[in-house]
Amino acid sequence: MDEVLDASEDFLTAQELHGVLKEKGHGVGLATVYRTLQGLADDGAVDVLRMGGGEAAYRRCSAETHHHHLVCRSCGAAIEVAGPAVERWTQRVADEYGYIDVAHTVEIFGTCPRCA
Amino acid sequence: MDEVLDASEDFLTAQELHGVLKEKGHGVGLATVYRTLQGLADDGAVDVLRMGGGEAAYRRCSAETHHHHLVCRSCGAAIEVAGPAVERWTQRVADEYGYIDVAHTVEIFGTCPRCA
DNA sequence: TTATCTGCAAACATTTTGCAGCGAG
DNA sequence: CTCGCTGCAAAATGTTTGCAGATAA
Repeated sequence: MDEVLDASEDFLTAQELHGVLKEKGHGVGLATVYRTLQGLADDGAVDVLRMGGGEAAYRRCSAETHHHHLVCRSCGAAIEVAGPAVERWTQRVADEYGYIDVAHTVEIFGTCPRCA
Repeated sequence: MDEVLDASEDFLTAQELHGVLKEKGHGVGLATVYRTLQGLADDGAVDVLRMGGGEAAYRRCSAETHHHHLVCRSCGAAIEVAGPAVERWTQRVADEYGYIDVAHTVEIFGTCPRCA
């Protein structure tokens, strides 16, 4: 299953991944896809993106460091972007209000040049 | 139902809101809660926050302008924060890669002083 | 009456879990 | 044999929808 994830530049939902695998002949079960993805996500091996309908999309990321994504809302293509300024800003805001153990989610959605 | 939303400083899920209303004696149906919240969200009258499990939390926000939230992951209390720098940063990143029609999600999660 | 709103229950979609079987070590 | 991984099917979760009755104009 990993090969498909590696080969894709885009975010894939569990169900899309399952569909791709079935097309390729693999008799893979949906449960296994979910289980594997959950494991990979726990290990930080893939990035998780929660879409509107409560479904999750996964993508194997090249960068090992913390980063965010510029995602095409039409085709799902994702560019990894680093934002040091944003990291500092979130930390500063949290400090200001005494919040600790801070995490943040930052995603940028748009329409990519090819889909425009 | 609006009164409960107005009175709450925290993000509430549809189910939490439904529970509060039932406790108060209102025989409100869960479906009505969802329908009302969806309407309010469409009108931009409430801010929507998508939590981990694919569930959505809602909050009536005072600020009319675009803003983000510093949310306590323990009690749900939310502080509205403006981040002009982040807005500029997202736009700049999107421009750089030719993405158009750009939107973004920025949420900061942490543990608030009272819950720490 | 006509249109809107409500509650209930059923439908839906996504994800998780229980369980039995299979294969590697 | 034992352990872990797999698939299937059932359950759990959160949300949406169809429908009939109540309410208001």
